[in-house]
Amino acid sequence: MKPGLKVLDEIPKWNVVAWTSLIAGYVNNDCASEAIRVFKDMESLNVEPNEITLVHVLVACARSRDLGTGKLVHSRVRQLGYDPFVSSCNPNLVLATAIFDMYAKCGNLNTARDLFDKMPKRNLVVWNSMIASYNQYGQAEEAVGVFSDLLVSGFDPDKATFLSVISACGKLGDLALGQSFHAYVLKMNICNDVAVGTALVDMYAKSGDAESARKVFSDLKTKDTKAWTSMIIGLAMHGHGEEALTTFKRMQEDAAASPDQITYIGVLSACSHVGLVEEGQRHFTEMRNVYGIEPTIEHYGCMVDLLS
DNA sequence: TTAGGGTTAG
Repeated sequence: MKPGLKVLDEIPKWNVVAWTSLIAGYVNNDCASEAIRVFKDMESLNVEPNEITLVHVLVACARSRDLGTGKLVHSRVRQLGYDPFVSSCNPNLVLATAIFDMYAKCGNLNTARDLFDKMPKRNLVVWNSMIASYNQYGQAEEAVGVFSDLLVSGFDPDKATFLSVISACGKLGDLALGQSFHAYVLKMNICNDVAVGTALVDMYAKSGDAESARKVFSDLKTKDTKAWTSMIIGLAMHGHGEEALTTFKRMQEDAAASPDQITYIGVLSACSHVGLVEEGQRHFTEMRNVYGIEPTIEHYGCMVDLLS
């Protein structure tokens, strides 16, 4: 359905506000690629975007990880004289953040970092976005580095900050640093939060401390899909295949969480580690027939390992 | 009419 286009046919000439509202509507309804298409239509009809239009389109590019269009929009920003990164007494911070975040979300970290350093004013969300992007795109060390800069700058990290840096510790296998973050979130009293707990389980498992991973996991009052999955994968990754499978059985008995594609990567790899061919085949079938999860290339990879 | 942050796999 393209409700906007129907309206479009009926209105001979739209102004920039109308176009912008349509684009914003698509962005706010999770139709980022549709928003980008509308923006391109608008451009081809020579309606000049304003700063607000550009913000919405940049958000759309970030959400759909469309770096190519994002760069075009960025040059359009400069062309129209709106560049918030050139010295100006009153830079548009919303636009600056939208440009930065587009590069960060699309994984162009060098440009994102350059803009981050030039940002006219930084708040905690911008810091968190920089840290999260480094972590997500495999630069865990940089994520931790920006975290220390954040402390030096006098900001107070919050839950989102810790989710990223705890995850980064797991990727680095830095147990000591992970433990210090654990102490920090205990003091902040956000340890019972299921997301924080999940990040800790993952960190401890990846750092080789299975006992602490189990402890954090069992202390969690509510366990969602991601929490169960982290525990199962953490056990499977470190040679506790049997325990991973009994944990998966408990998960299936928990009405509050149901397995997803990622859970099954853990389950199937546990079966292959332990050499349980039939159980692996049974889980593969169950994944499709009971949970309606279509296998991905990773699932097939686990099955190949299992059968070879 | 204006944005933006998070954990699980690969």
